Amino acid sequence: MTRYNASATEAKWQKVWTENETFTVTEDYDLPKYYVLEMFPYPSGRIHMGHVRNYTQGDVVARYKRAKGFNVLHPMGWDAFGMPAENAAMEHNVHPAKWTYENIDHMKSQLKSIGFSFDWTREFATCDPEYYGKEQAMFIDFMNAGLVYRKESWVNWDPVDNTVLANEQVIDGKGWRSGAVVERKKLNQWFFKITEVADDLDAELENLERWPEKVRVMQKNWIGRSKGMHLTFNASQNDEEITVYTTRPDTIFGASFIAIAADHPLAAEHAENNADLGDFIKECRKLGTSEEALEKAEKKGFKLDLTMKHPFKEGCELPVYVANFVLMEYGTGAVFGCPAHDQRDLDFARKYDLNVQAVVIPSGEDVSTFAVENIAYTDPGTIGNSEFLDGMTVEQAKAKIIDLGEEGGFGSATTNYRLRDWGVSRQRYWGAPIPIVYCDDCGVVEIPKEELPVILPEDISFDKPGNPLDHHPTWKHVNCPKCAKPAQRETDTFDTFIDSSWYFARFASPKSDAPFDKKAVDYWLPVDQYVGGVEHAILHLLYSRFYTRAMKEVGLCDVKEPFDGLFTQGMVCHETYQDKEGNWVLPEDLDKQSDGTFKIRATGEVVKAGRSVKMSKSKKNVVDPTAIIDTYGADTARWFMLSDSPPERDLEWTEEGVEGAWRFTQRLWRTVTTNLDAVKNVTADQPSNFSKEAQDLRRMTHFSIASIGKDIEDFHFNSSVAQTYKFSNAIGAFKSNNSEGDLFALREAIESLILVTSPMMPHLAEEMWKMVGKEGLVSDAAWPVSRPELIQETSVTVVVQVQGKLRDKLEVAKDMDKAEVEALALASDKVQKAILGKEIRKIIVVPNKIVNIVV
RNA sequence: GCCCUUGUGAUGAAAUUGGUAAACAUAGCAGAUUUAAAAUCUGCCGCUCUUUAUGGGCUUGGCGGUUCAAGUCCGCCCAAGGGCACCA
Repeated sequence: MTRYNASATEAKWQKVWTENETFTVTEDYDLPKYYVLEMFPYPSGRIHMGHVRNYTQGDVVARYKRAKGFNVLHPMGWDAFGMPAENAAMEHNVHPAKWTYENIDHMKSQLKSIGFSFDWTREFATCDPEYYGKEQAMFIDFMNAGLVYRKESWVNWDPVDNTVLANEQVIDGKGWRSGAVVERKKLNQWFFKITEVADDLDAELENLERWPEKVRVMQKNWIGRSKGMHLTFNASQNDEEITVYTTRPDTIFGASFIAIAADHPLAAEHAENNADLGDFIKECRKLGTSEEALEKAEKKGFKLDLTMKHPFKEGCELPVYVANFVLMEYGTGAVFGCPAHDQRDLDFARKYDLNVQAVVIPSGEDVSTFAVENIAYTDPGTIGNSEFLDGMTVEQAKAKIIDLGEEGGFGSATTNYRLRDWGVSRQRYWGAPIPIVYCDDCGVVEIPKEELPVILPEDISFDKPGNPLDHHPTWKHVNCPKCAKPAQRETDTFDTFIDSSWYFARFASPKSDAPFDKKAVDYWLPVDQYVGGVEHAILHLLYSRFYTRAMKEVGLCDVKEPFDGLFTQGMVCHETYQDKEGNWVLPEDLDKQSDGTFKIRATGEVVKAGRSVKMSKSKKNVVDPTAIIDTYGADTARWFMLSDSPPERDLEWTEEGVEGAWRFTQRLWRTVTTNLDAVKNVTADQPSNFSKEAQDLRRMTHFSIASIGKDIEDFHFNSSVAQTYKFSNAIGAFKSNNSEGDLFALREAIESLILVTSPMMPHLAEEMWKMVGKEGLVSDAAWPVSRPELIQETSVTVVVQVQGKLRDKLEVAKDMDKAEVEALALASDKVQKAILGKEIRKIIVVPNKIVNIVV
C-alpha cells in the first residue's frame, strides 16, 4: 500500500486552485455573502505559528461557508508600514521599501504553502501609494467634515538622537537606543475627534452580540463614560474661580478641600512668584514619565495661598492645593475633595490633617455616630449632615445639586470620558505622509485631491538622527497650493493604526480609484467573522469602529459597525529549555531521551525544561512552520492547530501532538484507499434494505455531518476534530458484507467523511475526492445534507437513579410512556435491592433520559 | 486596589446548557505482527475498598447552599492568567 505523500500532493492541489482561480470571488449581489477576515500581518519576515493558527481558523470557516453556498470574501494583505522597517534600514542599511517587499514575497510563499483559500487577486500592501493615497484623500474628507484638528501635544523626546520616541521605545524613562533620559516636549500634532462619537461607541457595544464579552468590557472601560457635573467655586480673596468635574455632587457638604493638577493654568499663575511651588510642579511632571512605580501610592499636595467659598455652606472656606494625583487631561483638571467618600481624598486628608465629614450614611447606621476611619465609604446610603439634602438618596441629592447649580449659573450636568482624542501624527519616515502644506500667508493648506497621493521620497538616508523626511534636501519644499508661494510640507506621517482602520473596506474593491466602491462595501461589510489576537481588543478594534463611523459620516459607505462577529484566538505556547549557563535553547537543537529529558544534540548537555509560555524569539521556544510543513505537510499542521485545545484558549505545541495529527492523516488515507475497490463503482441509487450495521453507519454519517458543521459554526473546532475521529473510526470498524445496502452506506460514509474533513485538511480531501472518482474539486463541492430521520435512534438508554445515585441502566424504546418506564425501572433487580425496606416518596421520570426514585 | 476569565484523570480536553462525569486524542502498560525496530492492529488505562464482582464507596480548586438531581445555578474563600491603573 502506498503512503500519502503530503508535500507532492499539497503542491499539486495548490497549483490547481491557483490555475482554476478557485478562490477568486466577485460581487455577485444576488448571492448571500459571507465575509471572513483574519487580522492581516505585519511583514516581519517569516510566518510564525500564531499566524498559522489564526489563518487556519479563518480558513476553516471560509471553506465551510463556501460549501454552504455563500459567496465568501476571504482576502489577505499586508500591514506594511511601521518602525521595524526603519530599524532594519538603520541596522542593515537596507531601504525600508526593499526590506518590506522582500518580506512580503517570502511570507506570501509561506502562506501559499499552507493552502489557505485566500482570494489573492485582492492582495495589497498598505505602503503602496495606491493604498495610502486613498487614505490621504479620506483625511481631507474628514477634515472638511470637522473630524480632524491640530493642537499642541506632548511627545517623548530623545535629546541625544534628536528624535521622537514611541511609548514602547521608552524603557525605564530612557531612550532604547541612546540611553538618554527622555524628556517631554510639546509638538503640534493632528488629532481625530474620536471623543465626539464616544457615546455611540459605548452604546453600540451592547449590540455587538457576536463579540467576546471580555473585549466589550475592555472597550467599555477604555471609553470610561461617566456622568457628573461641572461645578464652579469662587475665591474668598479675589475674583479667581475654579471649575471642577465631579460624579459625586451629592457629597458636596463633605468637601474639605479643592485640588488642582500641576499643569492647571492657575497653578502656573501662582508659581510665577513662588519658587517652591515651581519645584513641586516640576516634581509632579517627572512622576508622570519615570518613577511612577515608586511614588504611585503617595499623595502629595502644595497648599496655595487661596481659599474657595463653599457654594452652599455660608462661611465655609475650602483650602486649594496643587496635588500630584489630579490629572489635567481628565475632566477640568480640578476636583473638590470629599475624604469620607473617596479613598484618594481620604489618604490626602489624613496626610494634611483635613476635616473628614461623612455625609452618606449606610442604612442601619446613625448619623450622629457614623464615622469614616481609613476606608472611604463609597456605597449607597442616606444623605446626612448636609442641610437641605438630609434624608435624600444619593441619586436624589445629585439631581438636586445639579438643579441648583444650573439655576444659579455655577454648575451643569456633564458626561465625561476616559477616552482621549486619537493623535495620528508620527515623526517618522515609513508611514503615509500627511497631505498638508504650511504656508506663511495661507496657514494650514490641504493638498488638493487631484494632486494626491503625496508619495514618500525614495532617496532618503537614516545617517542623521531624526525624521528623514524632515532633513531630505528637497522633498518638503513645495509651492502653496493656494497662493503658489514657497511653502513647506508636513513632514509627519500617519499612525499605522490608520492603515489598519479601513483595510477591511478596501478589500471589497481593491482596484477602485476611490477609497472603495460604495456598492461593493455596502454588500460585503460588515465583516461577518473577524479572527485575530486579543492584544488588539482595544486600540485597533476601537479605531476601526471610529473610522468606519467617520467614513459613513462623509458619505463613503452606509455601514457603521465594521465587524459583526469577532473571535479572539489563544496563543501558541511551547516548553522552554535552558542550558547550564541559563541560555535559552531551541527545541529543534534537542534530542529527547527515553526518560523524557532533553539533551543538546551537538554537545550532549542535558537541559532544564521550563514552563510552557507563548512562543517568542527571546525565549527561543519557537517551532518554524516551514520545518513542520516540510516534514509532515500543511494538512497535518492545520489539523494539529485545530485539535484538542479550544480555539480561544492557549495551545500547547508538542511533538507528540504533531505526530498524532500526522498519523491521522495517514489513517484517513488508508481508510479511503482500503475501501476504494468496494465503493468505487457503487451507483447512487439507494437500495431499499439496510443491515443493522449499515443503519448504524448511516446514523454515524448523518450525525457527523450535522455535528461537525455545527461545531465549525460555533468555533468549536476541537469538537469537530473529535467527531471526525469517531466518524473515521466507525468507518474503519465497519465490516461490509458486500451487499448493496452495505456498499451504499460505506460509499455514503466515505464521501461524507471527505467532505466534512475538507475545510480542515483541504489537500488530502481534494486527493481523496479524486480517488473515489468524483468530478470537480472538493473545494467547490457542497456541504453534504444531513438527514435528521436517519439520526433518530429507535431505542434509548434510560438511567435509573435511587436518591440521585446511579443504580441501573435500561434499554427502552424511544419516547416510551412515562408510566411504562417507571414500571420497568421498579422491576429492575438492582433497583429493588437499593430500595429494599424503604418507602417510595416520589418518582421523577424525564423522558428518554432518566428515572429518579426518591425514598 | 478595581474589573474580567479560567480551575475536570499522568496530559490536551468533552459533557446535548440542571439529567449516565471523563467522549476524542496524547502519554503509558500488555499482547499480535516483525530476524529486529519503526509503522500498523487488538486490549487495558480517574482514585479507592473488599469478599476481585454484572460489587461497594469516592471524585470536576476548597467550604457551604438551592434542587428529586449540580462540573453546570447561588454565596464565601483559594490559586493561575489577562485588562485597567490616581479617570474625581
